[in-house]
Formats: sequence, structure tokens, C-alpha cells
Amino acid sequence: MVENLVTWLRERMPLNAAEAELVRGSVRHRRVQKGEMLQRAGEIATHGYFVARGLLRDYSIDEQGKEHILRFLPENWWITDFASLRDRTPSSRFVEALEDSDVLTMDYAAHQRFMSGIPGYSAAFATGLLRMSEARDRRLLDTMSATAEQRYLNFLETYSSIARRVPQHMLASYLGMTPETLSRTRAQVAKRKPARRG
Amino acid sequence: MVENLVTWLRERMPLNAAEAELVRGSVRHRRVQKGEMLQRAGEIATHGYFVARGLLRDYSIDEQGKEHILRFLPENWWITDFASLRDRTPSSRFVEALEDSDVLTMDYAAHQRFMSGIPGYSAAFATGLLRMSEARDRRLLDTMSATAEQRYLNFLETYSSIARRVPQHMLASYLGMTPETLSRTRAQVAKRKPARRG
DNA sequence: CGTGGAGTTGAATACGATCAACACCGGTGG
DNA sequence: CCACCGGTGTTGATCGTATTCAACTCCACG
Repeated sequence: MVENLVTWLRERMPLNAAEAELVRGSVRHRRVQKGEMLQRAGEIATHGYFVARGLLRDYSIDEQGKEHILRFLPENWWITDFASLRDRTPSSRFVEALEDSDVLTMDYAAHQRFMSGIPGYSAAFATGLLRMSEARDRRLLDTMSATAEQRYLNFLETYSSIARRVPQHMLASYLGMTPETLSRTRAQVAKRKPARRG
Repeated sequence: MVENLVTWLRERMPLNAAEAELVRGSVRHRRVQKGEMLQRAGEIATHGYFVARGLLRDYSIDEQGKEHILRFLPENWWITDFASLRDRTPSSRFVEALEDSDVLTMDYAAHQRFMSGIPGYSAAFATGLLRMSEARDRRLLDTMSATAEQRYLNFLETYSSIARRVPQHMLASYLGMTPETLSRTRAQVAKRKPARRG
């Protein structure tokens, strides 16, 4: 499993043997099963996670007790609450496995070792953050300007594989609508575009 | 004006004389007046901008021709479309001065010189991106879970100084509601909380 | 003056939320 | 084998928040 991460890193920066060894020595493999929590709001985050296999979700609960899913995390994605890790403040997010998954866990010290010990890591890290930031902007615009149906169709276009792996009510939560609205939206779309099976 | 930037950088990373000189030699001062555009959607971004004085807005226009303001940029904020700068792809955003402003312009090569030539720059850059990313998440949650009135009150609490500097219909655009709705919301709030003048 | 942008207010409308009932499925245990 | 259960998704009726369209006021600025 650790090799998944080494490979992922090598696609983004050169990594000599010693550096790869530093990576291998800095992460731990952890198997989690469906429904298991990796992080809870209110607790201080201890690790960042790289999803080697499986699927996680990152969500928060608002004052009215409603869940809002911020991201789904399939293979080869990171989920790290840097604010909590860095400042040792309680996290505001929950991280839960939606499928049996293999995650690689990494603490903040490891991140710092990579930042100083692996040339190219900090630049690649910055690039990753930029892309995430751009994705956030797109999602914000989408949320502000599109109707429920448009948001659903946009999601299908961009993340169709994820749409097939998550329960519908969680997709609704991600899309910022109720399960009922998503159900009705899907029915309408299906009525217009004759059903197509895969 | 350039000293504003040097000061800003020195609050985030050590900067020796030679490095400060590198900074001074890499940015250009540009005075823009209210209403002037620094960047247009469809054009390839040529520079990033640091606002030394004044106020800018960063917005995009959707398929229905509606403006959506993503951020307001007061003193000491950066606005850079890295995706456009890096990949030389057309930008999707407009940047306009809302007040007469002094901006420092910096091209991508300068950014790269700082990345490699100033130890601590890339780490500080990553930190800045992280904070931005966290702010985006908060805003997304806010947009998804709060009513128009709550979003307005949240904005006042967090950015009251900006609320006083921008026209109300632009604030509405930022908050994701129509100018009419914001007007009514304000009226309601004022009715409940007896008017307080500053 | 008078013109146009900004903001307010009103009435009608639309979209999605809410509340509720029900169908369906998979698993569990009698 | 069947009864029961919880979780998931569908469908209907009603409600509420914000949008839309429109008219009007108020200024700032020519």
C-alpha cells in the first residue's frame, strides 16, 4: 500500500532512493472498514490521510444538526485538516469511511520532514493546494449560480464514477439539496432523457 | 508602495537585504482608478497583483450573464489567477478596481524567482494557500447551510469594514442573493435591532 | 435642472424544503 | 421459511424563502 503513495509522489516530484525510504518510514498503513470514523469534529486532528484504496467522506454538522458533505475522497486523494494539525485546535470536520478502505496515515512532523527534506515537495504541495483552491472556486460558483438539476448534471459529468459509489442521500448532501429534491430531479432527468443502462 | 510589500513579506518570512532587493526589482507599481479593469475573462493573465492601497473585486459572469463576486480585495491582499498564469489558458475571472488603488504587479517569472531564491517563501506561500482554502470551505458551508439573513449577518461580523466600502448590490452579489433580497433583509434586521449609528 | 445609477418597496411567482406516507431491499432472528 | 426491522429511496401535498418584475424615491453628478 505504501508503494501507492511513493508512486503518486514520483508522478509529481523526483524522489531518490533515500527520499523514498524517508516516505516509507514516515507513513503507517491502516485498514478501516465501512462506517469507521477517522476524525471527529471537536477532536484535534492527529494525522493526515492518503486514500490508497476505498472511499471516504469529509463532512461537518451545522448548528441545526444537519450534515454537509464537503468532499468525497476516492483512491489517491489526501484528506488533512491542516488548521487543526498545525494549530492543535479542535477540528470542525468528520471523516468517515464509506467503503472498506486502506489509508496511509501521516503526522504533522512527517509533513514537515518532507517539506524540508524533499526538494520539490513544497512546490508540489503548493501546486496541489492551488488546484484544490481552483476546484473550490468552481464549486462555489456552481452552488451560487446553478439550479438543483444543473448541479446534479454537472456532478455527473465531472465525477460520474463517484456518483455510482455513494448512497443517493449523501450525494444530495454534497450537492446542497434534500434527498427528496435529488430524487425528484433524477426522475425528471430520466423522463426527458430516456433511461440508458450501463 | 513597494515597501508595503516588503513589510508584508517580512511579517511572514525572513528577508535579508539581497532578497528584499530581489523583491523590489521584481514588482512594478501601478496606479489604477475606480472602475478600471486589471483582468478580463477570456484573456490570459499576465500578472498577479498585490493591493497596497484601495479595493478590488474578483468576479465571474455565468452563462445567464449574471455576475458573481468571489472576493473583495482590500489592502494587503493578493489576487492572482495562477491557473491562467501557469498554463497560459484564458482566465475565467474579471478583476476590477472598486476604489482608486495602488497595486504592485508581479509576473509568473518573479513568483518562480521568489520560490527558488527566497527560503521560506514557498512555505509561507503554502500557508497562505491553506488559509485561503480554509476560508473557502467556511464560505461554502455558509452558502449551503445559512439563510440570506444569516449570511448577511455573518459577513458583517467578519468583514464589517468591507461592508461599509462596497455598494450594496455588490455585497448582494458576493452573498449570493439579489439586491432586493439584501435590501429587505437589512430592513428586517434594522427593525428588530434598533438602528445604531457609527 | 435633469439624467442615470442605487436602493426601496410591493405583488406575483417559482424553486426547493418540509412533513408524511409508502415501497423496496437486505439482513436478522424466531 | 417467514416476520420483523432499519435504512434507502420515491411520491404527494403544503409551506416558505428568495426571485422576478415593476414602480418609485433619492442622490450624485453632468
